[in-house]
Amino acid sequence: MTDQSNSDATPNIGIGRDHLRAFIERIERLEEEKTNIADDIKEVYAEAKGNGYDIKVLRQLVRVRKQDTNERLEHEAILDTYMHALGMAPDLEAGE
Amino acid sequence: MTDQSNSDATPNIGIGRDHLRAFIERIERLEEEKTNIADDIKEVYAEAKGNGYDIKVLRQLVRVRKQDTNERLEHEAILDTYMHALGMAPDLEAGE
Amino acid sequence: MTDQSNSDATPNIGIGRDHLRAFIERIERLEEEKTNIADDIKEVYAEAKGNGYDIKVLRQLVRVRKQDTNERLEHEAILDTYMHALGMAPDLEAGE
Amino acid sequence: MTDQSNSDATPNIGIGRDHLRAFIERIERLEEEKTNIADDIKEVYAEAKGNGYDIKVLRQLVRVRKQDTNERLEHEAILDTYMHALGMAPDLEAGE
DNA sequence: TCGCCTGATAGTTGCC
DNA sequence: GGCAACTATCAGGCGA
Repeated sequence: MTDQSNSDATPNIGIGRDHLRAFIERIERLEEEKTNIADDIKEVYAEAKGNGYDIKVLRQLVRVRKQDTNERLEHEAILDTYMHALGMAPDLEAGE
Repeated sequence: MTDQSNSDATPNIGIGRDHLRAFIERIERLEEEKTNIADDIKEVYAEAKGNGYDIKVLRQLVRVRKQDTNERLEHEAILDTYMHALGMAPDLEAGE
Repeated sequence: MTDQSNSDATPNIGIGRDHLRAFIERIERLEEEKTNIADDIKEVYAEAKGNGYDIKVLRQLVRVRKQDTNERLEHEAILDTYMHALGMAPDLEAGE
Repeated sequence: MTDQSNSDATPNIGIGRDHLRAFIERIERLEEEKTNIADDIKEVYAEAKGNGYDIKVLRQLVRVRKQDTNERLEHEAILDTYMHALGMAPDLEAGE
């Protein structure tokens, strides 16, 4: 099935209709999930607001915490790099 | 310190520490989920690319399909608005 | 041609004060124009309202007309992309 | 002026087709102008970037300056209000 | 008038 | 490294 003898450039014309469709539907499915979660987040913010919290401040808190996390990871990555460069095992387990 | 006698306006100082923290963690949990799904989407695109599809084309297809949906919704909204403007019940049921 | 001899790193300190100022003032001038036009638009809506038109409907009309235009452009873009994907010259001239 | 005797609710059905069209076209014309100016602004930013300025910083400068202006106007407005409340002529003369 | 909700804008990320 | 698409944030308009 789907023996696409594409000897030349043109990729997947006609043959792969269902194939293509499958990819698109997978993507659409995932995007819908993503949208749902985004809605959930909005709901949480709304609920927090209903409890007297300032949404703008909350957003900032979340942002800052994420930033901190990223920086921490960044630092660890740098450390890893150095240790690699020095020929030491980077973390506990052997990488690569 | 931080004797939480909030008999008056200032909302949620001290008391709501854990309360606040709970909200933030719920949000962070959801955002992580969202990120994971975004990554999944990227993987699907990558897989499609590996099967010879042009990512740009794929994105456009997905975008257009979504746009069509939105347009349909928009048209329904317009109909609603017109019926409002004409003083008819818009969406409850077909009156008249 | 940036003939400012910045022998070291720090770009445009001191020298470009007026230079910078000129850019900012150009931007501010344009932004003011933009604001004025936005106000004009509001006036037109207000006038239309005074003539018995429903502002919401008007906005929707304008929005839909713009969307139609965008969609047409998008379709052209898709066509271009497909032709690219098929290895044909997309926009050099109208073939067929 | 406005000789359309709309004794009942339905506003301007049929009569005002060209009338309506005129409003819409005025709006569209203005919106196009606005878009053009927005593009001009982008160009200025691009040019500034080409001269070695950091766009993000520029934006901040513009924003802060606008903020300052707004605050100044705000303060003047407050002053006006006070003078009104005190029964003094508030804005006849520009002075300070 | 207040709160929601949509549209505009700034920032980020990914592709070329 | 520049450019374009996408996302998140913010502000103004609308309705209750």
